[in-house]
Amino acid sequence: MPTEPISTSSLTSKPLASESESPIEMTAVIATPSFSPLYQQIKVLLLQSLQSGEWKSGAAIPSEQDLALRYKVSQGTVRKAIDELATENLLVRRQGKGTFVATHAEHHVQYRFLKLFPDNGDPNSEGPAQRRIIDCKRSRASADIAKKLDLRSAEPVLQVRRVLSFASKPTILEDLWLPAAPFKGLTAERLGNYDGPMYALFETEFGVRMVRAEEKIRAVLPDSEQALLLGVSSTTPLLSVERIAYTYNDVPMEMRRGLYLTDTHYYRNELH
Amino acid sequence: MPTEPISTSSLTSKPLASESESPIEMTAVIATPSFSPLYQQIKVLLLQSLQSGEWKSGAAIPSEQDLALRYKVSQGTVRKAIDELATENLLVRRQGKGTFVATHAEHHVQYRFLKLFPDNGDPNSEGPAQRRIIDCKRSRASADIAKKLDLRSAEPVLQVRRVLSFASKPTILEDLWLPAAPFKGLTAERLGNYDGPMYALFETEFGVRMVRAEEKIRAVLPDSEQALLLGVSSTTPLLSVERIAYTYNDVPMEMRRGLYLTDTHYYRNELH
DNA sequence: CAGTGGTCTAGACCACTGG
DNA sequence: CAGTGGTCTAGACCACTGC
Repeated sequence: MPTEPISTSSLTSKPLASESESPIEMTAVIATPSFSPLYQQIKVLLLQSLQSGEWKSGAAIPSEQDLALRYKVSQGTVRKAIDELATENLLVRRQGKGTFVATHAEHHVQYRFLKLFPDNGDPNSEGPAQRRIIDCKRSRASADIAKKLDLRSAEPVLQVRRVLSFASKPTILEDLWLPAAPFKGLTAERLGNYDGPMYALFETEFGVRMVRAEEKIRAVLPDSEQALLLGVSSTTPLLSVERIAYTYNDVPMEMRRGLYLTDTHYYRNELH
Repeated sequence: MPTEPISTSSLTSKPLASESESPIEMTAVIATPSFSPLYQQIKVLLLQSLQSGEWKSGAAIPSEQDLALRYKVSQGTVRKAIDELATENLLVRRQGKGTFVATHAEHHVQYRFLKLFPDNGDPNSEGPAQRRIIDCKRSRASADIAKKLDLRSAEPVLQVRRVLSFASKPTILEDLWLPAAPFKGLTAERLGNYDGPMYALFETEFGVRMVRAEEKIRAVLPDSEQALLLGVSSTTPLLSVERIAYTYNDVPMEMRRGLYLTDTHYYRNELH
């Protein structure tokens, strides 16, 4: 019984024909996938349940046994699907307790996507960052922003500017662009009042889970306004960190440009 | 038969007592591991074979069946050990062919650890980098270098300076520090004559495999000598990329400081 | 104690590679 | 074709959590 279509005993999802749909691979060009292992199909189904909101951020998903019964496969197959979602940080396994939907809240190392650390090793010595919202306004997407957010030009977007300080010293100036539709109702007040990572607010208030991001990093000089906000001169080199953050299915949901002051902090990266 | 010591049927490695040795975890403080799964112990044995040179760079290691027989465990257990080494990029699986020792040579995307890409998407459009060795000399480790390379102060080190150009434009200035002992015999000539990634030369000529690295990134201004070598003014902001590269067992084997020109290139990073 | 994820096994079969 | 890694199953037992 090699890779038979799954009779999805729930919801309305069409059974994935075994020799058809894409197994999400990056081999590109010519070669047809032509074969999708069962656990990959299960992975797609789990992804759908995550995306549809069937399972909330931070909540437990059904046990491996339950899922195995639901999809009519062995526990080992469900396990392999969950394993991959766990290494992608979409799910979190906790032995003895269950498997949970990953979240940007509660994440004791808050700011999961922020790679800036103080020179004196300990990220906690400075305490939490002080956040100051400079601006939050509606505008229309420039050609550049539209392209990066998969929008049409001039579509409405929300634009946020804020400064993060560590030990009372302004260190990061961020400009954000968000598609207006999913974030309807976001204001400077709600941003200012919320105590926690911005991505956690996005999850709980707007149901948008940031799952993955890409950053392009350059060395730049600030313009006079940026220099003022960071309290540095216009000749101080800064790290420009341009991030595009994605939800499920690689849908871009945020474009963010950060200017990092790196005299007492550094951007950390690990290579394998 | 829960996690019984392995009667290592080869070499001289002592059998790892089941309730003793560290499973290489980062939980730190207080908590004793107290339990090491079989596949983790297999992983350690595989690591030893890699480190000892029993399996050469780029060569195939024994089949999963063979390893299962050698260690007297099931194929699935060997599989899980290899899986982890593969995700850490120490091994490369190739269906139908075997499992191979990862190498910096042949890696069609040469420069595995270089995250700098041209703005116009395609990394191949510029062709291979032009390399120019500026200097290669023996010296003694400063306190800073010694600390980063786990050496004693003033221990002999090799120091290399080179410039990488893309499309004939100088783009990267690198300073390297290597512990002298493992790299005895390295000269500017050998570096200049070698056609391929430097880490590939380290593998084939000195048996040193770089397995992992950490980078600290900052925005800086070049001093006059650096500016000259890159052909820019002293007010051009540059990316400072300080890398420490490690072999097996987290032994540091290289400290490298790169200055990247980021007007037509960017440093790319992926977040999960 | 029951329920969860984690480990280990044994065996069958599939997909891919190369001679 | 034989040999390799890849998938899938079924079952047993272990480690951890919380009641």
